[in-house]
Amino acid sequence: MSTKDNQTEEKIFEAATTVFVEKGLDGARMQEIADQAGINKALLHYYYRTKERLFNAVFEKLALILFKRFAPVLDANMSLEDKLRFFYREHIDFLKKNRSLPSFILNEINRNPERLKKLISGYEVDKLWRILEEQHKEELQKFNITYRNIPQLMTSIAALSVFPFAARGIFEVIFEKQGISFDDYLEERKKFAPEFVIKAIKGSA
Amino acid sequence: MSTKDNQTEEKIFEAATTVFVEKGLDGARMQEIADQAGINKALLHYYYRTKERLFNAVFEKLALILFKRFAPVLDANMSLEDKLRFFYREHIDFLKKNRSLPSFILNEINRNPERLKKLISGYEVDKLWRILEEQHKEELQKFNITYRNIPQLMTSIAALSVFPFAARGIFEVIFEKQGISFDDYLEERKKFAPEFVIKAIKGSA
DNA sequence: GTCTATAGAAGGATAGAC
DNA sequence: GTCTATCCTTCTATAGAC
Repeated sequence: MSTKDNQTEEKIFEAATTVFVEKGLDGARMQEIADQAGINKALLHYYYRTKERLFNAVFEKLALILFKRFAPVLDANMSLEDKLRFFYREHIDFLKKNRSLPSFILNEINRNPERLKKLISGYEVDKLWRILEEQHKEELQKFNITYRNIPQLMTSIAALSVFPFAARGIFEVIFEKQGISFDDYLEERKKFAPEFVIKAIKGSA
Repeated sequence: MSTKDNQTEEKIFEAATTVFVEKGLDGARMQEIADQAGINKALLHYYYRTKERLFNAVFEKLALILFKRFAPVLDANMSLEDKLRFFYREHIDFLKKNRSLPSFILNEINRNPERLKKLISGYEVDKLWRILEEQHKEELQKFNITYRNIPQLMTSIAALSVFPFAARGIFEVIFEKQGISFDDYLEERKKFAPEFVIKAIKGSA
């Protein structure tokens, strides 16, 4: 492939990312992607053949970026509490820069769960479970977190950072009516969320 | 209006609800709605003129149902703790029967926040804030919940019940891989979520 | 590799008969 | 009120020149 190929293909991919994230698969138009990329509609098909293929490329890239953001913090050499503080700081920072990403990914998966199945077919999904369990066995035991309700804990942790973005449209409108800035809310959330979880866990002791 | 009018209009509305919730505004087809209602495409336009109007009718009805489910519990004459237990039990039960509702509402609002603005223009959104604040002043003070971080608390409470449904596609797939039943998870959540919040709040004391 | 032009299908909306 | 038939626009996709 020549350099020029890559440049065009990348321009298309970036434009497609923008439009798909904003409008969704069904709402996106190939014409709009072409305009955004500054090229012709026919070129989209030259590089990606169909809308579906172009979408899949974008979706898979973004979904992996989003999911992989959950993992690394779990491997770090920290106490459970510090991991939580670190996680929310990093994760909310990342999502602040990609505000529409959660809503896009969640929605497209809900609409077609097969996409996710294909994506994670090679992965060991329970890796996060087991890392949490193995690295923090004593802490979790102390707090009466059993293996059985690790799913409850994990989904709660995720909920506290992802939900504000998934429900961004609602929160922004309601906050605005109250004179609250969504960005200030997010900044505070980096501190509030980990302390909330830590207190909830410690309260189990 | 004759009885027959209402019957047809209602059949259309119900079919539209099913299809719009499942496919979204952009993904829904008037033909599919007509088929689902067992009538002709032209009749849709006879009753609702355009796809947009039909969608608006469905969206507004469902959004109000969803939002109003948050309010009544706040008025009840209970301690904050019992309200939380009551809320999660009722709310998760309701969402279990309407699993795709959160994803649908959140997504359509994110895609077009004007819908929400129109919907709540007559409402005092901060009513929930103030009820919480006034009815539980002492409890909240005791737990160091200031007026400033009531938004943090409210959004966290909502996140714990709504997020599992907003991310249902992901959770169902991952749980299945782990041999966990999503329905069992939801049943447990009715207990886990309120205790989680209560412990988090009490830990602030 | 990139463009213009256009095919071909689908979908929203309407006209008009009953 | 309900149906059939059809219009018209929009959209994906391709053909073919450069």
